[in-house]
Amino acid sequence: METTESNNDRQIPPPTSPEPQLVNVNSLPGESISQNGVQQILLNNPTVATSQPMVKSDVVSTQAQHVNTPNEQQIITVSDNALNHAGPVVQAVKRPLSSTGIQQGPVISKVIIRNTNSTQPVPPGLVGTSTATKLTPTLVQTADGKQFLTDGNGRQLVSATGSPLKFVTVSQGTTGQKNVILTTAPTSPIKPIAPLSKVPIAPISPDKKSDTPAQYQRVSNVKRRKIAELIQLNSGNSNQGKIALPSGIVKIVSVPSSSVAATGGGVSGTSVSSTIPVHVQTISPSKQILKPAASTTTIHPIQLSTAGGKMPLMRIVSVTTGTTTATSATKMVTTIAGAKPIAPSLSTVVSGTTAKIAIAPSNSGKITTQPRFIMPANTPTFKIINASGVKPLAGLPPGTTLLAPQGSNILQGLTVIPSNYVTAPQLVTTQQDQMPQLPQENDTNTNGVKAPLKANGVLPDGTAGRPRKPCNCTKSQCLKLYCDCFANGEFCHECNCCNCLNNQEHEEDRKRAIKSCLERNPQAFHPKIGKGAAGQSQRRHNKGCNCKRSGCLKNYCECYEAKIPCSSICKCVGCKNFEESPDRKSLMHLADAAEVRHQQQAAAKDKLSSQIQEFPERPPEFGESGERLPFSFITSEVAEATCDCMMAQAEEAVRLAVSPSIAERMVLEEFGRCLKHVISSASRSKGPS
DNA sequence: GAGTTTGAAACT
DNA sequence: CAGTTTCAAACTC
Repeated sequence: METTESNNDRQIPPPTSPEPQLVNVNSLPGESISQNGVQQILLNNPTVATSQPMVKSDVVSTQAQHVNTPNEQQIITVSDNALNHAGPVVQAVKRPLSSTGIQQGPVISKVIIRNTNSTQPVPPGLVGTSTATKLTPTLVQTADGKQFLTDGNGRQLVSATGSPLKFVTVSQGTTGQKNVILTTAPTSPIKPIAPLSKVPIAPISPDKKSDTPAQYQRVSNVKRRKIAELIQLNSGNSNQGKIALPSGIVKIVSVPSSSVAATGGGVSGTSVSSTIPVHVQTISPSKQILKPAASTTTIHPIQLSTAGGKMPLMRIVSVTTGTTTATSATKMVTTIAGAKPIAPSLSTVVSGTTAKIAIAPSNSGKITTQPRFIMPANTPTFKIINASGVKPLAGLPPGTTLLAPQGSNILQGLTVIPSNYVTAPQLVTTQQDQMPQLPQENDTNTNGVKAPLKANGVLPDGTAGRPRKPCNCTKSQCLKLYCDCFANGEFCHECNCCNCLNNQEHEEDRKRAIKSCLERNPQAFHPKIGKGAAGQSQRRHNKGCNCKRSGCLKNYCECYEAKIPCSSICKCVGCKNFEESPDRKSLMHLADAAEVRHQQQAAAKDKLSSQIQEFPERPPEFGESGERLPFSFITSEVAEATCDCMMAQAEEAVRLAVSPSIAERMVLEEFGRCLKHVISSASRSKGPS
């Protein structure tokens, strides 16, 4: 998309002061994992005084992720600014992997940073508990200043190789305030369980259940043993290989002064002074758009198209910018009517000076990647604007993390991603960002310049309507009435046009073009189809057509296209588009039939897609009481071992030259035995750890 | 998908 | 206002 590219190309000037540059959230959905295997989450809280107990924003609970590829390490890096400003930093929990790819050593499922210098207790509810929690690594500082990581019970943690966990220092800000970076291991793509092919099994009569000779059954005993070993290895008993589900993260970001940290590409930050309270909430794909009951808040759903397609969806809620005080922002976060309640431990974050950003997991059992603060890079239909709506903060490059100037109330901690990661429904701008209303039938607006209200296909309420056909303009720059988008008072949006200027980035050109059109024809932007003369209920083309060759029975004719008969205003030649015309009747009949067909197909498609959405992506691996369900033991390794057993039986059948039906039975019975093995081994492994 | 036809819009 | 050119959509192959 042209406009996106131009946004992405735009460079942000370097910062004017040596403000602390923060590590940014640099991973795009579905990309970071494959690129560097590390997902980073920014946690910056330099404003907390040393002696103060930590507030919620100082604490991040995270969960180690299952790492299932060889050579991949899990690294948890915590820079604990709040411990003291000297900044002890705990780094690295490196856990080598076994040859099976299953983790050895403890599963770090929670990290708690505590201010051990403080005499005040850590406020309750700082860290959300998780059923997957097996260990609570805690940074402990002794009286002589040494720090080490404990398991929460006073025992020092060491790496799997026995070496103590290392401490590293972290860069410090210029004002004695420090950035805190929390880096968690990626949410590794969970290997899907290899689906077991459905094997049609012929019914076996009770008396013939096991007519395969016993010696055949023992053929694969050795191989089957491997299944049990795999299940034991992968069971909850050893706590290894457990896939920790990510939880929501709550944070407040504040920095001493305005700065924007950008991701790679050498793009530097710039000063940002803006006021945009934003509520970010993860939603599940099939959820309806939430509408606040009595609020001017606009809620915009965003769908992130990712490689894996499993990224939790984020909803960004922007608020009418006229009420962007800290108080209203707080209210905004807490009063979204109908929004899913946020878990208590992850509830609204309040910090004296910053915007309120809350994030809640849509369904902790289903999220497979870490919730992120994400918003699209500027698009023609969505911009980051300041409170007055006057100065758009355009051109933030993808990967930019927005940070707040101290004392301001600002959108922050959101990562800008390329708009091509955001699929329909698109976002719309807030009210101040929208252009004036198009002239209506009796519009007496005299400012002379009318402009579009919305983007092509986006309804005024921000929801996505049926999009207009994308235009294909090549020479008009979409600033002439040839362009349907422009003629209808819309911005081009996902069109195929070249050199398009019909967007917010070319406001001036657009205004000039609109003015020029209105000079030629003051009615230029009035609807072409209006009501008929008094007493007539039918619609009518306001200008009439001028068709010469089409008989007004093709879509070249504007009257016919609008499904209305030509009128006395028309200057057409050889018109057949009148009420009684048999040609028109037959064509309209065909058109109606086609329309019905189209609607039926669309309805069927909608139904199918909604059914697909309702289908669970992946059943939960754990039961309600936290026990591991049997099927979760069927890992790819187990499936492979099962196949080995079946193959061995097949080979044995060939060696013995049995009939095909016996051979088939031998293999299928082997499968049954393997399955029993899985179930029994799993049940033995499900005991408390 | 390329080429043609068509009529509205833009221009002279 | 009429004639011509430009343009993008509709249409055909």
